[in-house]
Amino acid sequence: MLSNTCKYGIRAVIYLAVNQIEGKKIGIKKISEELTLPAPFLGKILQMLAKKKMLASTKGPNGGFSLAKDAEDITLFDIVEAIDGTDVFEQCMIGLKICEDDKSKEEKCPFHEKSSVVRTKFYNAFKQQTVKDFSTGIKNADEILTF
Amino acid sequence: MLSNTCKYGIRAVIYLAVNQIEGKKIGIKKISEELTLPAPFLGKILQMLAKKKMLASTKGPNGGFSLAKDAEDITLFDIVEAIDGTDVFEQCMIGLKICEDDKSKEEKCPFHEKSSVVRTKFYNAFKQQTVKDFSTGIKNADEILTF
DNA sequence: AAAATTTCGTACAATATTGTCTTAAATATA
DNA sequence: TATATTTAAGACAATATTGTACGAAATTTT
Ligand code: FES
Ligand code: FES
Repeated sequence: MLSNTCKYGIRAVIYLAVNQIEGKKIGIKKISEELTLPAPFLGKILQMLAKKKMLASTKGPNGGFSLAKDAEDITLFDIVEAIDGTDVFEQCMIGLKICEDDKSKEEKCPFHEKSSVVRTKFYNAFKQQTVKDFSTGIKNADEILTF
Repeated sequence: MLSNTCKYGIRAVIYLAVNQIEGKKIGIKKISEELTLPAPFLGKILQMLAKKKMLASTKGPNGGFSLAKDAEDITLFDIVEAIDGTDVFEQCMIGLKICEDDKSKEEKCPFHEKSSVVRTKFYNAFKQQTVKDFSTGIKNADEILTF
């Protein structure tokens, strides 16, 4: 479904939203320990997101990462788009030829209608769910975010 | 979403259903040429499906593969299960900790309800769609199955 | 029975994904 | 200014996925 890289990114961004303190940054080491995932790899992922202006980073002591915008303005879709791209929302789920909704019905496969309904719901779920939904909804973040 | 291996498998099984002739087999070479995918790799995939009794195979001249049961008794789910396994239908879409529906609501994440609705629809779509639906619904199989 | 065809099974190879390491750059503190 | 800390960047390494090659086994045709 989503790559591990992307899942790590999602967990990290949620972690930042849940634990953010106005004006402070959180370091890679801290995040990677809490989420029990490899620090250097996490670094790369967060760098990606920083480049896309979803996160802000500062170097040096007390440096680290923080959300670059309001948690309510970051959706799951945004994170997936930044890391895995949008293929998962667009491509044919079963790998058949062109799977586009704007084709005449004759050209579509028998699975097409059901398939596109599911894919739309999938897309909407990711587009609607903001990071803020997690930070307000999660009490025991550790239980949910860690492994 | 699904592995390439699995998508190849789905296309091949649909191809077999569309082109099957009572009592005849279709060879790997023929299938791989029509679907423009690597013959040796396709062989492996079809062997997997043969082992799971979804396909029947015979060696020698005029040998090849055929469906081992009625097309209406093979669902997309069955093919995915045989090749990729059922993780895609069961695991948390965003990689959070245990994502099981039978937990008390307090333990679930804020995305859980939406997520499991989508996943159920995804599951149902694959579980309901049979290979026969494709063989009856596809007129121009080449256009849809090939690249 | 011999030869030809085609799957089966395993081992091998290429590529993509995932993960690690090292050095440089930036920032804070002493 | 010097030192410690921490991200940035890119090279490197391990693993998983995808793809190939080849000999063996089975079946048909000659
Ligand atoms: S071509 Fe993708 S579902 Fe029809
Ligand atoms: S834990 Fe998977 S959606 Fe809630």
